[in-house]
Amino acid sequence: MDAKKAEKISKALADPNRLTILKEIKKSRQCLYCVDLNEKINLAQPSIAHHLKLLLESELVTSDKEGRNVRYYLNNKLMDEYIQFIEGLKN
Amino acid sequence: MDAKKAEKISKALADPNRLTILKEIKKSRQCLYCVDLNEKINLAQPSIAHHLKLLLESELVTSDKEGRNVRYYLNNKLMDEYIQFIEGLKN
DNA sequence: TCTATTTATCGAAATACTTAAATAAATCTA
DNA sequence: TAGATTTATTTAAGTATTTCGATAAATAGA
Repeated sequence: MDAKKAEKISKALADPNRLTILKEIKKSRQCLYCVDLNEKINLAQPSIAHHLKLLLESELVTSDKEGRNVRYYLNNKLMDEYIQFIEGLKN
Repeated sequence: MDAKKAEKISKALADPNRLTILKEIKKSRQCLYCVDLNEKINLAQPSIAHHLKLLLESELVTSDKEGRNVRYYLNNKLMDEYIQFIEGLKN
């Protein structure tokens, strides 16, 4: 992973609501509908949609559509690559 | 590590110049003087001082003073803790 | 088709971050 | 001590991010 990508991922991780969203996706066992987040997170729906968009753009999260719902998944592989990047920063 | 701390570290990592500073500290074999960064990074001195301050506040970097110079070190232990946090986000 | 539900987008306000000029503070050296 | 060097702080401008109301788009179900 190059620095530009790591920067984007770091930016995606640099917000308390997005960290909460990631935790909720994990709690939901691999997937989650967007509408469920409205109950869990104290933000208006467009704000949640915005955060999900950033997470998708960072590729930390993937999604697929099921009718009018969207399911979200964690991208474990990318997280591992990010971890390798951080490892590479260490002495 | 709690989410608040991980958020702060992510924020510190979410900037190209700060990633470059971390890489330069690593390259310098465990320490680096601030003045060396002025040659490496295309930013004014107050901007570099600002970025170093954020890195210090995140605790990703530590420092000690040697006369009028400041030496910078990577905090490998904290990076490991951050890595553990990211691991914890995965399924 | 009509209505309700779910998600996305637009626009605007508030807040936060990045940058650098000016300058201050600390300390080294002549 | 005086001047030079290194780092920190203040202030302000420019840019980016976060948030939400309004509204649009997509689709499920009656």
